[in-house]
Amino acid sequence: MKRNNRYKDIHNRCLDQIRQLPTGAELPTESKLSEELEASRTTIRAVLSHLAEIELIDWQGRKKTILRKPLKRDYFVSEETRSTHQIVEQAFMENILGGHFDVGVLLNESELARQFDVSTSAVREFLIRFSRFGLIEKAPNRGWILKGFTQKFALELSDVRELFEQRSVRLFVNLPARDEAWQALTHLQQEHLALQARLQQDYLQFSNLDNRFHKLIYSASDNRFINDFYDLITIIFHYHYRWNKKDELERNTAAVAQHLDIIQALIDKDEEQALAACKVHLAQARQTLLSSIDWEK
Amino acid sequence: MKRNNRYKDIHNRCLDQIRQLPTGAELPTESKLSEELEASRTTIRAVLSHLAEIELIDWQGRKKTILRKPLKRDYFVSEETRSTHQIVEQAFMENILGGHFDVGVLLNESELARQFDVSTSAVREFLIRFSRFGLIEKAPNRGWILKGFTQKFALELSDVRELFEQRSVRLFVNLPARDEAWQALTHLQQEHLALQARLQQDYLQFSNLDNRFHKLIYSASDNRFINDFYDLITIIFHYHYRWNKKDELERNTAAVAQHLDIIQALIDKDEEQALAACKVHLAQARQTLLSSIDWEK
DNA sequence: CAAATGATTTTTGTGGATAAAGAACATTTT
DNA sequence: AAAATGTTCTTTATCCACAAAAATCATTTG
Repeated sequence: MKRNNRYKDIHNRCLDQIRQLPTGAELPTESKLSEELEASRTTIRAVLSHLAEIELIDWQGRKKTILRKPLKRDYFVSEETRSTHQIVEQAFMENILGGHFDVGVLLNESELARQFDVSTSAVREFLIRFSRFGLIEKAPNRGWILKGFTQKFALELSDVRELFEQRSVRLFVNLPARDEAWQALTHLQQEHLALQARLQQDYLQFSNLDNRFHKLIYSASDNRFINDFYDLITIIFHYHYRWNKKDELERNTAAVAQHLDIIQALIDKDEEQALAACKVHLAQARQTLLSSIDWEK
Repeated sequence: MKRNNRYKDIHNRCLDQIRQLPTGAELPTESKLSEELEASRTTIRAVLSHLAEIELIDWQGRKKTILRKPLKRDYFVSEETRSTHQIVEQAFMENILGGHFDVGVLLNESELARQFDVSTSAVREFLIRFSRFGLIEKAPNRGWILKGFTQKFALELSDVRELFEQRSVRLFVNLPARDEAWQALTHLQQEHLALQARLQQDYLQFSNLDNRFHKLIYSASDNRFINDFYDLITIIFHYHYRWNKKDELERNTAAVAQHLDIIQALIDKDEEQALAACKVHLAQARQTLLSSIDWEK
């Protein structure tokens, strides 16, 4: 049956909102809450119902009065707020990128379902979704062939990435001056400079910045296929680098500098220079990815 | 429950094999049949069982003697050999590309399941698979938003196609002389010339040739993402042109000539010329796709 | 005794059931 | 009467059941 992870997630987010308000204050209308928390009124009402039950609020018709501050134990643990889909994704990615499966092996749904303790449908749907990343392939009536996170995969990924990113950079330079991307870019430049100053301590924050930077560049292409491809890169890097923390500080230091080069060239509207800087950065990224694979196997 | 479409398909294919043999001849071993027809021995045995039952063969242990020629009525109708997945795909594509849905509408699984007379799981799995084509997008807990086969979609598709195809052409020129792609290319050149001569009559055969031509070009990239993208193009064109037969002869005449230009340039190893010819061809393809959309709405 | 057949076990493809979540309709309140 | 709440109906997410198909194990045969 369906899990009530959504309810639990909204519940937690509702508690966050309540914490912002003083005791005795009133909560907005159901429709307002529904809009703010991005859930249906049905779910909101379920949450309010529960909040009244644990006597965190008093709920009489349209009067919802906060009785006390939310406590740590009023929250659901984050594990329970995730959908099965997310659970399977994480379990699978950790296995595949962690190298727990042999390349070329035939994965079967029932085995994975047992391993992850979910139904076969959940695994099946995940695998269908995941197959677009090119790491597995369906063998009808037999299962899924694991093509593996190999050197070839990394090369193919990098090739397309370079193609897309170069194109995006070229389009970015020619964006009209009033495009809001320029504002976003100067803002990112500030953030890069700020991070550069305190990189020794906060180098782990780079991955978030990195993601936003590339997403902005890609957005210049305004192309769903190109943007979707960046989602793939994001997920690969997200999970992959959980097992490859080697040289992270050095890598990030170099990357920040490279990003800044690209940003400066873009602001100068120097297409030649921007492409060159982009090339340098991507060559580095490719190298990092490749070496991390060799390091793994 | 699971349909036995596979059994029926293998059954038909088995009859095709038997037709090649004289009455009284013996069929190969189960394992041989299994290998030849690409099915498990279980399915082969089910087929043999049935063939014995309708007294088309005599089956005693490892002796399988053909008793008579297969008749038309021994075959299962092709409709029954298709999986639900294929049924849903066709039904859905005809609806979406035929413009039976409004752009921006929220598609719901249960409605589609009723409409196509299959289970919600079948629809759901299809939609997940299909979402990678960028025509629909999931709204969690709500359904699927139809982004539609719009002009923007056609432009985004064409842009990426040009990026990939240009790259493939560039790589093709530099393929080593001993690469078997060269042989395939000269063979395709012959086929193009042959078709050109009889295009007035056989212009419908072009689509198959077109597909093989581009697939060969793409193969030079040897990149799963690029090849996957061509699969998307193929499916879009396959279904889309079932509703746009306008000017097909003229279009195909032009395309054959353009293909021949590209092929010649490739054989001459003239990268410049090949890219130029490719550009012309793609510009034409883009135009055709765009005009067909305007024509539709 | 290796290869083929026979029998059994496991897995996939598909439909269906059900709680959670959303949407739509009905009623109340300001 | 517009907006909010209360109620009911529909759809989604998830699990499970079961026949078809594959995989595996056991037995026979040349």
